[in-house]
Amino acid sequence: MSLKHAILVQLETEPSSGYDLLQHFKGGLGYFWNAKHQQIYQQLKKLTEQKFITFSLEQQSGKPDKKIYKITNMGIKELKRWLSGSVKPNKINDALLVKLYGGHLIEEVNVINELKSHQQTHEKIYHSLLEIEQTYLNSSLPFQKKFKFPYLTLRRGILGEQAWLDWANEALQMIKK
Amino acid sequence: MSLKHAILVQLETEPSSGYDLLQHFKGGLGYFWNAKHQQIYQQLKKLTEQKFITFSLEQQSGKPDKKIYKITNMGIKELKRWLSGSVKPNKINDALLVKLYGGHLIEEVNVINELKSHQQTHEKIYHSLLEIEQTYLNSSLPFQKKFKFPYLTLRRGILGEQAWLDWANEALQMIKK
DNA sequence: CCTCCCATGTAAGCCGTTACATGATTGC
DNA sequence: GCAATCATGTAACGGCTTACATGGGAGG
Repeated sequence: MSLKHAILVQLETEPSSGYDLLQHFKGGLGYFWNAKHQQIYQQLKKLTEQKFITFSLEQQSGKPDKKIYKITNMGIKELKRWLSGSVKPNKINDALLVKLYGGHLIEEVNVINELKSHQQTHEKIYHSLLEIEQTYLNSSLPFQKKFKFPYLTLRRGILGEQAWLDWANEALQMIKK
Repeated sequence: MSLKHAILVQLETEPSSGYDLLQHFKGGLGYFWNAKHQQIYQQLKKLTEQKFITFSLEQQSGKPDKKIYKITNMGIKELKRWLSGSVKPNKINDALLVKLYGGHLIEEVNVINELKSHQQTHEKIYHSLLEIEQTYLNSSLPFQKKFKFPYLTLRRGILGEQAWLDWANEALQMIKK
């Protein structure tokens, strides 16, 4: 599984709390890995037990304490080991397409509305990714070089969302006529 | 979850054995839902307990007996109920992108090879989807009308794979320079 | 007052993967 | 002989979701 390694990759970039990680998963990391807070905290616990990460407590005024996790040497070793292996191509399990596949069984309006609703979500994601890209493209060359690989994953997100939206338009037209 | 409903959708089209379903999941259904035989047989068991499907035994010479499952009225009712609801947008968990994100930690050749290996897989899928599309486009109009919705899911597969391949080319060029 | 944000966790249960198991036929 | 295809299943384990739980501060 890769949640472990997604966390390690992020902690290698910068030490973070569980909550910080959650924000990353909601934002930038989110277009290639998703996780809820319950799962993140559990994995942090396990990774700590395995000595791949350690944490220090940070007191805050008016807010709960934070556990700041950082990756250990063992963690970096484990991460590099995993990165050097190969992963299987992603499998797709898309409930919306299951629904579409059986679209003839329900009323067309129903299908169209569901498609449109998903379209809105994807459009929002698409635009937010484009914004992140703009920030990157306006940044200094050293910064761009440093975040070359994360940028590639951003591009994947952008091209993927673009394709989704193209498809949705095509699909809506085909259903209507 | 949707494996249940993916099975129901397929059984609504035609009665099938667990093995037949597995072939569908490896083929056409596979670009939007994946499942292994162990999971399929377990779900068939559960769906039978819930009376959404029933089966009859078919004896075969020289081969093990087949259980031919078909959907019940209750199953159709349940399927329609599910189809009429809404599903959440798909979450993406892509291990390859996690690896890319941490690409700076390992040797570039390593990353390039992994990308190229995935590229080959995606190219094969892409071409097989295009072939299926050709068969559809050469079929009779009544056939095309009947399988309008499955065709839309096929288009999703095609546009998705196209976008993946476009991205991979872009990524490989960017890494090399 | 109510909701959202910050910040962390436990527990139950389902979903999905990996491993184990059987057995005949077809093709190289 | 060996691998692949047909055909079905059980068991153990890990991943992920849903529900439950706490508690202060900020803003409308």
